Amino acid sequence: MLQLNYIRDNKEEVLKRLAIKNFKDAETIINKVIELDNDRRTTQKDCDAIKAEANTIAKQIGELMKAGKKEEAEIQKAKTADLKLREKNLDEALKSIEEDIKNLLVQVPNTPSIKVPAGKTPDDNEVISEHGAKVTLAQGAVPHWDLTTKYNLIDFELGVKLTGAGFPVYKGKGAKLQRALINYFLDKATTAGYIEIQPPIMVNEDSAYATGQLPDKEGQMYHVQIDNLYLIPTAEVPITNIYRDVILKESDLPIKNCGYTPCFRREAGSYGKDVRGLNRLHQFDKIEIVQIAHPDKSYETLEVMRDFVAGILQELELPYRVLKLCGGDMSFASALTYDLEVWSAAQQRWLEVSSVSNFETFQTNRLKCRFKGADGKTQLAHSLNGSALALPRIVASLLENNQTPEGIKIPKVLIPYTGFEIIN
RNA sequence: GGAGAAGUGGCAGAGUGGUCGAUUGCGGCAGUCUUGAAAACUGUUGAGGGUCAUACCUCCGGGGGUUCGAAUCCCUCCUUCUCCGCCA
Repeated sequence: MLQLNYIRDNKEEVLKRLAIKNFKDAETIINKVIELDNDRRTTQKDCDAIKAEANTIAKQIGELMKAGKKEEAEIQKAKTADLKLREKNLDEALKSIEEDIKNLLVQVPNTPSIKVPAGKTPDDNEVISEHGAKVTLAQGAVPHWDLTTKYNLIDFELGVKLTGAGFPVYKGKGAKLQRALINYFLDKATTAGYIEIQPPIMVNEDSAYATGQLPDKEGQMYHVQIDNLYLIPTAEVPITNIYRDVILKESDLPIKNCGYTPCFRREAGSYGKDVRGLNRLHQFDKIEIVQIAHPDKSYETLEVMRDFVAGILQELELPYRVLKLCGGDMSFASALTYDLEVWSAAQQRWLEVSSVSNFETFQTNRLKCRFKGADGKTQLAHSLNGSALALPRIVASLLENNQTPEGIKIPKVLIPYTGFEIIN
């Protein structure tokens, strides 16, 4: 959520930036918000004045009662009836205005950073760099959904029986590979200074709201209605919410957390090869990295996080590229996002395996995650996060790119974790 | 799940209807003293709205109510603790 004061002071700039995100109703909404905020201020002033008067009278009554002047107290009491009524009306008006403002504000996406290129579709994303040679596969190479069956690594049909489509069952070396990747990713992150967190994988409404899943993305989460809890779509939700309603010390920054969790997404998606096999699932595993950073350092931090993820892909010997997302392809809450994509040789396409974003104060404003600066002032921190990494597409590209007539070769760096060098 | 108790500022802990946004201690910060540090002493130390700045307003787990007036009384929800039951 954007900060109201920031919108007031920088209206033109905000509109200009929102245009880069192709946000249509920007001007109407922003104008309405400012208008409502003016209303709010005058209403609150009126309300405060009445409350001040009522407070004064109440104090007087107290003193009169103490002095034993009952009759005078009664006269004062009579004065308050009217005040109370006006106070109640203004209080209600104020609440309703505040709610209107909030309802509008949650519709407005984050303003993109000046570094974000204009554009509408993924085709407009900027390719920053490309690494590693695209593998040429031997004759007879197949996509991962055939490999997982051939080597009995993942049983998609069994998942359908147990739960439904999009809930695969990993078996044998397939299961071990999952566990190896999780441990490897967590080791990389903790070595890089991230503190490991094992959070709940269900969250309450407050948490889902604070990181922006609610109110508008409600349908994308699994909702346990009887207890009003949500299955997390990413570890970002519980981990970032650790810092909800927290005032940090400047010296606490940056906070670096990582965590492995299963992630749950209801999003139905389209059918066909885009969602086949591991490309899109309802339940998958992911290691997430989160940082709470000083506003002056957050963009520097974003680059470091991006390069950290790239380093993992490098170690896994996967060909990858780094994209800077254009305004149209960025998420609602992000100010700047880098995507990392891995080349899938058998599918002949790039697969998004990580998304690293700086949210600036967009999340922390809702979270009320602040820090006390050297000047003693409390201000919002910046939040960032990235996948490091999501397993399914990494598994897909590992299987596809490393397939040989003898079997699937495990990258060197993973062998200590898997305990085997080849899947055959 | 049943019975009882409790939730106050970074922490501990007073406050049971009137001048309480809240005594006090610890911690934090600043200063005095010291070559420096410790100790001691002095001052300072919650958040939000509002204002050029003051005033002023709101917040004592969350929400609602009683009252001229609520941290204090009532209702409700949440959480924690103790005991009982069940259980990985």
